[in-house]
Amino acid sequence: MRLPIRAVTPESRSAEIIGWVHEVRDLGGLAFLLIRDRTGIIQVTIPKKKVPAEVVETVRDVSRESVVRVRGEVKAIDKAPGGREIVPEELEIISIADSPLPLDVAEKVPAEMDTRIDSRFLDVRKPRVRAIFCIRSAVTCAATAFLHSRGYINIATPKIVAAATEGGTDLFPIAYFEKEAFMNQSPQLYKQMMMAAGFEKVFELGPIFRAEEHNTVRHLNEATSLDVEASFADHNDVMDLLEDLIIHVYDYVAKTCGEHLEVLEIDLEVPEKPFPRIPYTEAIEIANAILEEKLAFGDDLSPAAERAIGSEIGRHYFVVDWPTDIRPYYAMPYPDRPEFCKAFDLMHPRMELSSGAQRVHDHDLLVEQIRAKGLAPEAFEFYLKAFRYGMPPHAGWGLGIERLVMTMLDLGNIREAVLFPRDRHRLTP
RNA sequence: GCCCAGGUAGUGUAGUGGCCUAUCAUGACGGCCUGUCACGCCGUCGACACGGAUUCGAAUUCCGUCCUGGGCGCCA
Repeated sequence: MRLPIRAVTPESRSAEIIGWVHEVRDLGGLAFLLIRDRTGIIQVTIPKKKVPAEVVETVRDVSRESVVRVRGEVKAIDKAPGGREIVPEELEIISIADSPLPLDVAEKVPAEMDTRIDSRFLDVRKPRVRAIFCIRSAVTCAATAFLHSRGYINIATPKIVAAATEGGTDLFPIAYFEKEAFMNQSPQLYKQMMMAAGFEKVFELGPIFRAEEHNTVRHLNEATSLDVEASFADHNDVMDLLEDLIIHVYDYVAKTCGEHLEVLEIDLEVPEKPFPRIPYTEAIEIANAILEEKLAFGDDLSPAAERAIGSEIGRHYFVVDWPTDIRPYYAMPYPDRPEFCKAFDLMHPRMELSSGAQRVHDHDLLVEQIRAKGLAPEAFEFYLKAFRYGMPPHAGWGLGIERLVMTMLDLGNIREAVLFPRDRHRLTP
């Protein structure tokens, strides 16, 4: 019976384990193998005169990162890592690894991001890298459980869509039989239509595709978005929800991912409520007080401005009350001052994490705003139709999962937070 | 799309016209080694992205191509 390596303790008498050969140290009459599985690393000690001859033969043949099965006696030894080691009676190579390896899993020599992604399956064998993805799993798990607990239902919307009708970002065109189609940039229109369906509270965790030719450590062409939409809610309600969700996720990771955080040497601080809500006009002033290059009203926050404000605030915060002109047509203008709208961005001091708004639920106003953006309402008919038969007021947001993980774990590159990143140049693996 | 930087053994690097049949580390292979834990020691192997130009001489300068990293723009 195979035991997880962690389950082998100094009290164990014997054990059988299967794992990867992390390192081989052959001292002559004595050899050490470090065997790794996803639960940890154990030392296998081979006194060559005391173990079967076949075992000694196999130690000669085995290469680093091969998969091996070891069965033997467990000895409690203080000088062994974890206070125990296995002296093998059987050693079997289950799958030999070619040599040399494309990168060093034992991390004696670093590898560049590009080299790592080329051999991502090997890269992920590093405990540090695995820890990131275990935490990412905890993040999405905690976020969806949280939304379920608040009465949200999980929906799935199409990733292949008919036309580039939302304007703005570039979409990836694809061939859809005899029709032109695109990869969806966001579930925005569909989750709003589900408000007309009467679901009231929905969320979706799924991929979004953006054909922007940027080349930065914080952009991906395929990303994962957590999207939420709620009826009978305004922008403040969904900001409260987002704030609670972020705190819940941090708290869950802090409580359940201790060992992974330890591997990453991160002392995770759970953010506290409430996150400051800074009006756009104030945010501009804060940035202008610090930056050489001044921002004007109506400018989007540049990366430099985001960092400047971030260093000033020093924690998660919202930028609220944006100029209507620089937000999408579906953002609800304030009735008493329509040049501003009920839109917001959730910011981490390093970058934007989420953006959202109370939406326009009035059909005619929506048509007017679509026109004001220079777009054709006819192209939105499938969407506008949902606003003609009883559309409740609603609000929502979209949150970038990779950015959430990246900022939580202080990763230098967003590619660290995706198994197989899609960026300007990379399509494989 | 614009701008900057870069491409040297499997991996990570040194090397700014001759001292380079190219440094160091890691690795692989062979040898010695019974308590390693980045094991140690000895030996061996393995690389200048591609094409052209300048030059007596190019990893090094120039041009082009391909590829990569990053910043900005853009990111409804």
